[in-house]
Amino acid sequence: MIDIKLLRNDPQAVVGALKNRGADYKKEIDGILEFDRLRLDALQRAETKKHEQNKASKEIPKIKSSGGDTSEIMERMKSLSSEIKQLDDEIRRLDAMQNEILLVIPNIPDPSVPVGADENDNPVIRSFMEPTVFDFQPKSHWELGAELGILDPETAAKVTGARFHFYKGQGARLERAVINFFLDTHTKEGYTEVFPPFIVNRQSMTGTGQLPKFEEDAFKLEGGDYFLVPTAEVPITNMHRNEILPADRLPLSYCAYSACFRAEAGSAGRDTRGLIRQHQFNKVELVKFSRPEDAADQLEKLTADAERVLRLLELPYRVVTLCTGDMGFSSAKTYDIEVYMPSCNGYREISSCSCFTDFQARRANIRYKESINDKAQLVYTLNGSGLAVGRTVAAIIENFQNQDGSITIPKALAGYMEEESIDS
RNA sequence: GGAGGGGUGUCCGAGUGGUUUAAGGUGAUUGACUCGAAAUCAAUUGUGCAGAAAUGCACCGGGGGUUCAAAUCCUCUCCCCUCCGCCA
Repeated sequence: MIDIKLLRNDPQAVVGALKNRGADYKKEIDGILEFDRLRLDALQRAETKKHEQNKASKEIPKIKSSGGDTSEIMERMKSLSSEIKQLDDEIRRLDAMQNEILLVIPNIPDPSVPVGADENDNPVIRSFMEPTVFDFQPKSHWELGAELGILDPETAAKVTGARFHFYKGQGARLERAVINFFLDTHTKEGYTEVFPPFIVNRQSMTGTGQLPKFEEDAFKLEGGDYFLVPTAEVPITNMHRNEILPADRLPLSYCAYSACFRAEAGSAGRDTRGLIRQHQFNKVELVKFSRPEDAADQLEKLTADAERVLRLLELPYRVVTLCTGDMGFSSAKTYDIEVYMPSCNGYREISSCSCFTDFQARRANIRYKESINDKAQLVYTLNGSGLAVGRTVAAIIENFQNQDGSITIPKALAGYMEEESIDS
């Protein structure tokens, strides 16, 4: 959520900054400010009347105890009370209308973010290793997975539906090995491991920005206001909802494994084969709570921590800065890490590392206090995948494949897999 | 799922309709005393909104209601605890 004070002070600047995302929010922002004016006006009038009511309420028992007559003052209080009720209703209504719009306005891009329309305008800022070169015709991970009997989307289609997978045998083992390798590596870097609930309530989904705008992307459970988590970002960030964090604990760094559930509405026909786009996938997520002034450094560190596991796995990747038109709703700045995938002869997103400034913290009311006498202020939240597990497994299968159709297990996973390769 | 008991500030805890400015304690900060500390004494000590400020308003798990007036009464809801049932 954008700071209403910023909108009051300089709405033009906000409209201008959001235009770089490729959408014009002038009408919405004008609406917010109009509701804001009406609300503040009603608030002033209500508070004046409440003050009068409070004063009289203190007099009434005094008059009563000294045996005086209160019928006249009661009469006056009665009409005052109904006026206050009306104003309060008005304020509530305006507040709701203002909030409704405020919640669907995206975050303001950081000034350092390159202006652009879509993914074609994302500059590559660094890369690691060259794309894998084969002296034979490499296969896709879904071909290899089927041949080796480790990936089985057909059975998953029978049991559940499209965009689900069974991993079997060494495939299941590899998925689990990668999860453990990620968590172990991140906890060594100082992240606190958390195992979150995979179901969250509406407030949590609103706190991180998935709701109200993107409800169709989520799986909603029947018989309650519950949602399957689209990412561990949601439960982890909301751990501290409505809390004031002690400054000496900042920055807080968490890592968490979760299954992630996405409806993938609107992506019919895209990435229909393999592990790239599933309704359910595994991910290890990194989440940080930081002081505003440390957030830029923390984003670099978080991105480097996500890159570390790819380096250890010796998978070729590159890092791009998302341009204004390609950034997610809540983010102010995002680095995408893209792993090299032989099957598409190019790079695919495997991690998205973002700084959300105070956008999520304002929605979720997450603050910190520098010292006991200071005012509580909003923290900055950051998160990034560290990494998407299914895509990592796909990248390992494709990049480490051998001519005979076997897959060499990366050395970094030696402690997690007994075999050095997966053969048919 | 059934029965009962709870939710008040950092924490403990009082408060069943008005003179409550949420008592009292505890913790914290500052000052006095002290060579220093402890003890003692004193002051300060929640959050948000509006306002240039003075100040005002709101908040006792959350929503709604009754009333001139609600921490207190009604109602819905969330959470916690105890017992029973079921259960990986």
